[in-house]
Amino acid sequence: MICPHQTMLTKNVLQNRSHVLSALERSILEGAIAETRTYAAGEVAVHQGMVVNISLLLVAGFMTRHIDAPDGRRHLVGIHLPGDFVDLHAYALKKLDHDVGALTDVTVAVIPHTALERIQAVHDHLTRQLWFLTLLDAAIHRQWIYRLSGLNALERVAHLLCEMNARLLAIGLSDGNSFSLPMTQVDIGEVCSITNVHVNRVVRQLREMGLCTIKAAQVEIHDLKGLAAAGQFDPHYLYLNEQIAQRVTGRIPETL
Amino acid sequence: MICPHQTMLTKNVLQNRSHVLSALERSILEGAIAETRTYAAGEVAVHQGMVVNISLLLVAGFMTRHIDAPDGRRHLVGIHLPGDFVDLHAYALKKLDHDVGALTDVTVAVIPHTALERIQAVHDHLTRQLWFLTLLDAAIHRQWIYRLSGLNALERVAHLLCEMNARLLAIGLSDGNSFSLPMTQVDIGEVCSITNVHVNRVVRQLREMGLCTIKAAQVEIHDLKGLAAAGQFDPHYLYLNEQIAQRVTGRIPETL
DNA sequence: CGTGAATTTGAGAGCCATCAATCTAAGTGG
DNA sequence: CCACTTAGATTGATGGCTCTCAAATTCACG
Repeated sequence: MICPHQTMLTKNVLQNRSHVLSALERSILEGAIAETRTYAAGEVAVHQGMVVNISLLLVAGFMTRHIDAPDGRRHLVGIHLPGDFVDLHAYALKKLDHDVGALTDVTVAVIPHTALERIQAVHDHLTRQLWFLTLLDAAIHRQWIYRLSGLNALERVAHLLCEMNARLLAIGLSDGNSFSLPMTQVDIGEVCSITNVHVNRVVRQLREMGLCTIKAAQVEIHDLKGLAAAGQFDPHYLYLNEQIAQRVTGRIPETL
Repeated sequence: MICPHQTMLTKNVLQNRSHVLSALERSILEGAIAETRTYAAGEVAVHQGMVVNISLLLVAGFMTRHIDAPDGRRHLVGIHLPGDFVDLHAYALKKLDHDVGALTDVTVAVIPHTALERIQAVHDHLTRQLWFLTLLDAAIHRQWIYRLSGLNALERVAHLLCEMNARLLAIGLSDGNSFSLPMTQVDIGEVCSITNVHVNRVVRQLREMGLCTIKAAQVEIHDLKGLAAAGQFDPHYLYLNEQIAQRVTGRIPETL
């Protein structure tokens, strides 16, 4: 039942969150995978408005959710990391209100909605965890609204970096202070709604403040507590387990 | 089984949406209602961070979801109208990342999570529709991100007014061109992330452009097509049925 | 008719956008 | 192996949208 090759595909789902999947549930989920696919950086995997009957689980790489404006500018409404169930919401929505694209080269696992229906019919708890995952995305959306609504350019970038650090730490892709972030300054601007020119000035400011440096898609946080304060970052909306939540605000020494 | 007094409580749920509830499903939902409550305008019904085991279905009045900033300013991340399942997401989240408050005096129906568990165990389709409702909120969140990210002050307010018109029309609280909107200019500013002073200037501009007038919490749209264009409003994210969707962009004469 | 909330109007300032140019790094092809 | 190409990063100058501060006015309501 459990294909060895697939065993690792779901390892990051709900990793280090206050909600967890049992080994059995994880294997059920893996059993629902029909195939894996790859997309090259820049490709659009799911187009807005198209009816779909599959959902994608991101295995490797970064993906975006974005809305294109009439003037051609792109606005990111979400970023997805390995372990994220990128468009699980398509299970109930059937057609999406936005595009899903590959930020880097990515590998995704394809899960047909028919398989999700079978899960839903039998596994109530697992279904509720899947539902939770879609609501976690919504919670992140709300924080992004707050980021745009309540923070200035410097604060927005600081907040984004803290969120990325937290989510990447949860899946083992950050050591708590440094991580690889495959986003250009244009990308960061499309998340924070500031021009790439101003992103550049803000990044320099963060560096001059001794908070962090970004060099060649590598983020080094020098003052985690200071960066979290600058971005007014409180990770409660990520529903992380307590230990991780404490670490990403610098409230606990990383050496603990 | 179906209490006559409760029969009307769910009438607006998924009203005029492309997803619908059968009469049976509606009665099942009504059977899950434990009680009704009222809150006065300004009261906070659900506090951020508190563990809850009930969800609220808004029957009458307007509610908000909001995040309070450290500086005391409030930022709305959602508005709810009669028929909205205000905090259904609490069923899977258990504690919310934001507050839920009463914008006006409101009446809500209380549905215990134990009742939702029973529904989930038996009624797959209804459960999927409930799941859909939470995803509809997320879709609206994304559009709010876009509103803040891609639109200027005038466009944001125009977009908000179009959304309110559309959602109110769907539940019979707008005739397509005029509706009651119990929001102050401060409230509108908290949604659109502009100061109440600037909201005022924008409202005047919209009036002078012949698009709409707002007087005593009553919105009169004079040029629906123009207002939708000004706000770059496309209602696809509301998942309305086709007829309603066409009407709220002025693409079909209201007299049809 | 008084009182506080909500709306309205004005003046000045600031954050960030826009426009433009330069620089760096990495990949490509001859 | 180097000229060429291109995406991304960087820096400067200017302007505009919106904020802030302040005051006046209207409105709702007891």
